[in-house]
Amino acid sequence: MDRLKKRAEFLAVARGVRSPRHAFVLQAALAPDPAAAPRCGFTVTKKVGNAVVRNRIRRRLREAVRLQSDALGRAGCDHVLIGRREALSQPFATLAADLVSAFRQAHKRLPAPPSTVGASLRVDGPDPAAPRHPRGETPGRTR
RNA sequence: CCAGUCGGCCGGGCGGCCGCUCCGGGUCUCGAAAGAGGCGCGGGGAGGAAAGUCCGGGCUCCACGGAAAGACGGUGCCGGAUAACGCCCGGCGAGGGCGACCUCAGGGACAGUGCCACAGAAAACAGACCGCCUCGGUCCGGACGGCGUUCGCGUCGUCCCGUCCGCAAGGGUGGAAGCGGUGGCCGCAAGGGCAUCGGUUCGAUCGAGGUCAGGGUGAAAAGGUGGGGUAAGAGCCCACCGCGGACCCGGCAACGGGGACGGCACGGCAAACCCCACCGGGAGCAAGACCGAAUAGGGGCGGCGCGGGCUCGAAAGAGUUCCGGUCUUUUCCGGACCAGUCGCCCGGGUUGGUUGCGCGAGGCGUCCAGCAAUGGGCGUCCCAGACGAAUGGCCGCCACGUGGGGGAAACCCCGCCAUACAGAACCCGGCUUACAGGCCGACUGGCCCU
RNA sequence: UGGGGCGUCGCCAAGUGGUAAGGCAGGGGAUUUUGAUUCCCCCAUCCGCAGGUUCGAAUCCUGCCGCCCCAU
Repeated sequence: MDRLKKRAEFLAVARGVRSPRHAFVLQAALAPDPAAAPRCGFTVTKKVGNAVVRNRIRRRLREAVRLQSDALGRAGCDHVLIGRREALSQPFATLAADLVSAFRQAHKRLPAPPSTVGASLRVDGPDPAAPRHPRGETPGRTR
């Protein structure tokens, strides 16, 4: 699963659906390109702990996503995992199970993407599609 | 053995499966090439503090004719060492500890300014005040009335006067005790008591002088203690201690030792301003350099073309500079240019990419110089380079710690979600701070044994 | 990466070398039939922490800790 890296992408996903668990909060939203591979980003804020703690949490989450990617992927979806303190102490198996359930829940809540792209995106504009407009329009705006 | 001081070091090990990143070479695909991507192989991949960002340097850009002064900031015993430092090493001084050892921003207070609350007579230099001592002056009442009387006077009240305290209102006070002479009174006498004069001692007060011994205070008060001495006292004199100190000796120096002599004069604070000496140009790898698509817009050159009006002309078109804008500093005159399109070139800039960016004041070993910090020689090694940011996830065994159980012991079994502080971001030298547990060395004090 | 500021009672805060104002809150009391108002009294000595200078430190110096802000 590819990584999200741009701040604008994170902001876009933050407007989507949320699915909280003990060790993390999952955010998900439709990507501008419905056929694109699923992508995922990680956020661990400074409140959680020092650099060592934050690194460890991100690495555990990343490893869990890697191992479960078959069960989690869905084309045209962007995800952000916000790490919490429990991600450090929770058993890895539990963490992985939570991850799967969170992804399923989030995907269920998202509108069906492909084929109907144009219509559905335009219709519920304010919801998950709206934040992606800026990105989608950036080429037109800046270039 | 117990207690302690100092210095140095480690900060888990081995292995399996699945991943991440960098490098090398292999192979496959795409491509004319440059190159891009895929697959598998081999190798590298966090720290002693990577942290805090408190100092110092390298490196890069900017500024500057070379510097220096001023301002500002920093440092501050002496010497050494270093690229440099506020770090480090050695020494000195002061303080603490029985000791090993530890702590100290530790130059200048006769360049100047300032501060020293409260208390205290006084807070910085020399006195004032209280007190002590010597000398000198003054020490006194008057009028009226009441009462008592030994008829000398005593006492009380009012007024006046003197004097002291007090801003004033007002208050206090009008010497005491001996000695001698004279006068008069009482008494038979011894004697008593009164007035006055002289003089003595004490006291009060004023003035002049001596003095700093003393003055409950305070962090700090005139060198301390003892003796002599004096009117009272005082380094006034003496002894010891303390202080200053020409000069001599040792030391590169800080400083140390001795010390004629001075006779105590010189309080503390500069982490108060300040003075003196020395150091510092500014910014920081988001420094800086290079590449640079599409789109929009800018500038330059060249080609073609020229908005409205007017004149000529049948028209095509030609002419005119009348009208618009820009420039020529402004106004007038004059002049030049512009309007649209095509091509080429240039620079700026958004997003992005590459670089800086890993051979270094480098690590390890060894030898030499030096007490040491450190320096030098030789050999050997190449050892992280990410950028929403790699070094991870899940296990097994072992080591160590700790708790429980078994055992005579060696040891065995089980448990601890036991194993700290903490993650490179241009690099290096320090400092500071955090840290489970452990190892090594040197030394000190005490007890015991030989 | 560079720069600046703050930390004093539960809250807001004054004090910048001489022993910590004030307000709100809280507690006790008085006034009142009761309540409100009003009045009186009480409430920090660990001034973020640790050292140092000084006779004396919230204040001056050094080192830490925490928080906030600014520039890029």
